[in-house]
Amino acid sequence: MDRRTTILDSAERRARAGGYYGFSFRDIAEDVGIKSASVHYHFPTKEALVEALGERYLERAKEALGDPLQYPGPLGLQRVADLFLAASEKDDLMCLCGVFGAEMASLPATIGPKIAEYFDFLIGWLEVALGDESRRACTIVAALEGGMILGRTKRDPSILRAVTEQLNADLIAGA
Amino acid sequence: MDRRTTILDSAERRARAGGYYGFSFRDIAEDVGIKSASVHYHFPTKEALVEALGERYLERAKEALGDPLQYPGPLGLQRVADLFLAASEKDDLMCLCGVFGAEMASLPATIGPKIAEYFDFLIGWLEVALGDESRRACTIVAALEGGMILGRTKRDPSILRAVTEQLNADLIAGA
DNA sequence: ACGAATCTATCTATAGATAGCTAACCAACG
DNA sequence: CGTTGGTTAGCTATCTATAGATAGATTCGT
Repeated sequence: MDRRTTILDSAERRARAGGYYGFSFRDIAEDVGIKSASVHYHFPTKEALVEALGERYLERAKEALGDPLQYPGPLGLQRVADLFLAASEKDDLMCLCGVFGAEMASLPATIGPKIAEYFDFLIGWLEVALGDESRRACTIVAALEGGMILGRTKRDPSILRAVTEQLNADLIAGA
Repeated sequence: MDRRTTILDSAERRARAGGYYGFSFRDIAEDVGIKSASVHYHFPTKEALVEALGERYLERAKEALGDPLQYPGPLGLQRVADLFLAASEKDDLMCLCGVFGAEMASLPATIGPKIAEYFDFLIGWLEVALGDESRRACTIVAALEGGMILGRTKRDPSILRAVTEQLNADLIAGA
């Protein structure tokens, strides 16, 4: 695996665990096994690094989700939820954009739009999968983001799954 | 108003806007009109300051919400939602515990339990108000936390209100 | 005079960032 | 073939800014 990717992997893991200030170039350098100056070679600034992080994050979500029309109704919800469940249950990681969204006021200004883009995509995807007739998509994404926060705070990874089931029962099946 | 309170006010505002690393002792000192060393006089460490922040935050929530038995069903939801709506719509602030929950891995270890305590209270309160029969309380709190993130990210304060209405329609009325 | 609150001045640690050198590789050229 | 030169990737060393924190002097109300 090439360096750039390894660096992004380390940064993503640390950012999703502890936020923008939860990692430093030196942390990443240590993870990767190089010096912090070499991280700057690949990403001149932290802002640039985090932008790349956001872009890759969105790209991967697009690839993972595929065509929303192929996953109507509950299948669509499950597919989005799975995106969150794996990271949350396995490594207790937040959604990258969830963390950054929470910290937004202290982040470089260029990050905000990248996060918004991610949420726009996610909500848009869900709206198509659910048939587009209401604001349910927004509520679902919100509940999943919040569910991750609750899960890690209460140290109970099952919360996110319970929330997903609740959404499925009352927002999808019940409507 | 006494200094201690003024300091906590400044810290709370900044923390809810930008997270734990989104403010410094010097920032607070500037807000309050004293020197950073004087902030240390009132709160020896940042950890102590943030702990006090969390305790006050929980205390205020308890006072604001009152007795859950007096606000059954939709009234209970509305009451909790109002707790979030004001700050979100007026100043684009996150829930204190939401931000800290997202950043948890990079925070002093003593903060985690304080946040958990807040969520436990909030969810417990809602369970009583809603009649306790299901996991809806957890989903509601999650959706509200996530709704705040979405609102600030997409720069649309109306999102949180829309999410609340959705919850009311599909989780309270529809059940 | 005493203590609470604030100050000045400063410390140490760490952050992000930069300059400039080096080693490895590969292609082109004489 | 061997040399030259560009590119890539990393290094050492260091800078500047800022963080949290502390010591000790000062101010001021009672």
